[in-house]
Amino acid sequence: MREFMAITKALSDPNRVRVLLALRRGELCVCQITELFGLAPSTISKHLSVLNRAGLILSRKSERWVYYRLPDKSAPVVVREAFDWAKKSLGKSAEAEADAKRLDKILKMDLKEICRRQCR
Amino acid sequence: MREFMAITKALSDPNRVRVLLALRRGELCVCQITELFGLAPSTISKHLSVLNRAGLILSRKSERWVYYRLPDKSAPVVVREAFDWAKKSLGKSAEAEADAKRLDKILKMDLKEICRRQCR
DNA sequence: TTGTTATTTCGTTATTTGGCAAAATATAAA
DNA sequence: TTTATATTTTGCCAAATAACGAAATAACAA
Repeated sequence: MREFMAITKALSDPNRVRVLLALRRGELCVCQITELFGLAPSTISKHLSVLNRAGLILSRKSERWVYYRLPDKSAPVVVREAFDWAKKSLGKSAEAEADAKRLDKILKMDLKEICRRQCR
Repeated sequence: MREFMAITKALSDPNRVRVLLALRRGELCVCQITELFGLAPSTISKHLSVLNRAGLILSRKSERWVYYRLPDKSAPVVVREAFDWAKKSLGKSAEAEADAKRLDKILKMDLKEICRRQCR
């Protein structure tokens, strides 16, 4: 019950759901996600920690960036099925499509360039 | 997106999830659900309206009682899959089993008897 | 070392939410 | 009709939450 509730609470915020859908494209660092959503880095960090505690995303530290990604097939069934549900329900939603377009542009930008803009 | 978020928000409270699991047994009236959870009738009513607005439960009025039930196969896919996920994840959880036991007893009681106890 | 930069944590504020009791509504019984 | 009863709505309070900016932390660069 506890694990399930951690997942439903994580999914109960639209920005967190958008993060999950964006990560289908592949891992992203915090500043890329921050750029995508236009929220404060601290706000994004908090959302990521909620998703992480629920087991919905994993993190990896490389150089001075932290990358978040979706878990693989070895994730618990309850997590995998939450994804299947969310992807099937929202994969082609207007919000997901719009985010995907903006993400396209972000992925073409230089990582350092993105971060510099935020850390002024 | 709006429909999906209404569902995840509805599922983000453990008492509302417990209501859904309890309704697998069949339709229940508000006072039976109130008895099962030991919360104020107004609180239960609020939870039921959240679930109802999300499309996760349906209601029927008969005599002076309002009965709530799970939707049938004709429900939207997003709703049906939310159920499949929740049932598979929690159907045999300790909480669901405990509720089921208490529900057994409640179903053997007289409906009027249950309501009278609450409306004193 | 010292400074730079990416991320997280902390403190604050505004909003939302879950709970209750009391009032309002709706239906059945007398 | 009047009274009783089942449910919902309203008003209130306390706790949780989403957002921000500032401070702290961690890692690299000079």
